[in-house]
Amino acid sequence: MPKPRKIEDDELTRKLTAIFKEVGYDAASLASLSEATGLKKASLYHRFPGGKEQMAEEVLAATREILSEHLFPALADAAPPDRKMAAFATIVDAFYASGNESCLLNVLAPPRGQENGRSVAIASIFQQLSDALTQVAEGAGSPAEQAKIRAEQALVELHGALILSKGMADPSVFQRMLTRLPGIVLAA
Amino acid sequence: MPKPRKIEDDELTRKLTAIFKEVGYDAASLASLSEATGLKKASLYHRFPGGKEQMAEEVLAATREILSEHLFPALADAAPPDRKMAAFATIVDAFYASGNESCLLNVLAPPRGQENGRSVAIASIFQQLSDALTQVAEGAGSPAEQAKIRAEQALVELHGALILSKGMADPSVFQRMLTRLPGIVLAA
DNA sequence: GTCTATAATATGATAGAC
DNA sequence: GTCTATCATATTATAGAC
Repeated sequence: MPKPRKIEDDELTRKLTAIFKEVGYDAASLASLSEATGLKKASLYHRFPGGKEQMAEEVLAATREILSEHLFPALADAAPPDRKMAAFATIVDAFYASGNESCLLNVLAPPRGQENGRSVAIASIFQQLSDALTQVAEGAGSPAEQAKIRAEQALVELHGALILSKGMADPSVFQRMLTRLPGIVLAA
Repeated sequence: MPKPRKIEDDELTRKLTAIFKEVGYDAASLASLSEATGLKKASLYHRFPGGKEQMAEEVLAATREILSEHLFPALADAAPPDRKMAAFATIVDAFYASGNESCLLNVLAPPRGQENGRSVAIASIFQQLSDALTQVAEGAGSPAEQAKIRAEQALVELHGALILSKGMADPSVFQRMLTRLPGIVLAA
């Protein structure tokens, strides 16, 4: 009879995600990850033989799944484009706690010149987001090339607002960005 | 007769800045800072008794000085607003190596909830940038409130483009942002 | 599957010689 | 002002008991 898990994969990943989001990859020590999850370091290595690097990659994989379940469907359904962007803003607002949390894709990105598996996962998620928003922009009447630009601008504003909100300790920057977001993608 | 300095403050700060920009505050170990500057760890402590924290703060102070010497004058002179924004784009392009370097204000920001002297310095630089761009926007005809929004949006796009350029390993995101920048601030 | 104990190394930081 | 040597602690990671 094998010992029962103290914590299931889903919950484990959520707690790891929270720490990484809070302090970033480098500052997330195994000690802090252990404390946050309630699993001793040796147990974490049992669940993630690849250590911290693997934990980060599974966190990214889980994030992608959450997007696939909650965000991408909202952008791909049959609703009119303005409805999609309203849903997008709502989901994004919740996802980043109204500008009070950092972006995983940012804080987990390895330094330039040290690209690895994480980098690929991150670039791929950015690309998925860009593609989904591009579709919405095209649905709103933008020609293909312009739709790409609009989607890119939306992601740029989204992530820039998170940086400024944190750097200026002012989440209202994020809120104002949210009001601009739909218009950026929908403008024809 | 005191020993001569192996490296002057200016050059020392430049090398520290390069490392911090490259890997961020947490991943910048004293070992790496020592190697990059050519000064042994004990010598770094002689120049910066406050250790890594003080190095980061002096790097931020030096960055502010560079902005005060090169960027703010270009935004405050008597040139027409579109000339100012063209200069701004050129300086910013050089400052971030056309999107191939990260933003110090981002990589030196402490985690939320761990604000310190660095946080204050960072917020203050963001504010200075915002104020300067707001002046330009007002000079281009925007009423005060809208000018603030436009300046903020410009900074949001600037920093978001750096995130996406790195995350997608594609500096062209930064280039496209640069083409939008003047219009954001100048639009009436 | 989780734990205690431990290892090997890296880290930030200091003392004291030159 | 810079250096070698050293310290205490923190870090990632593993071995082996239960």
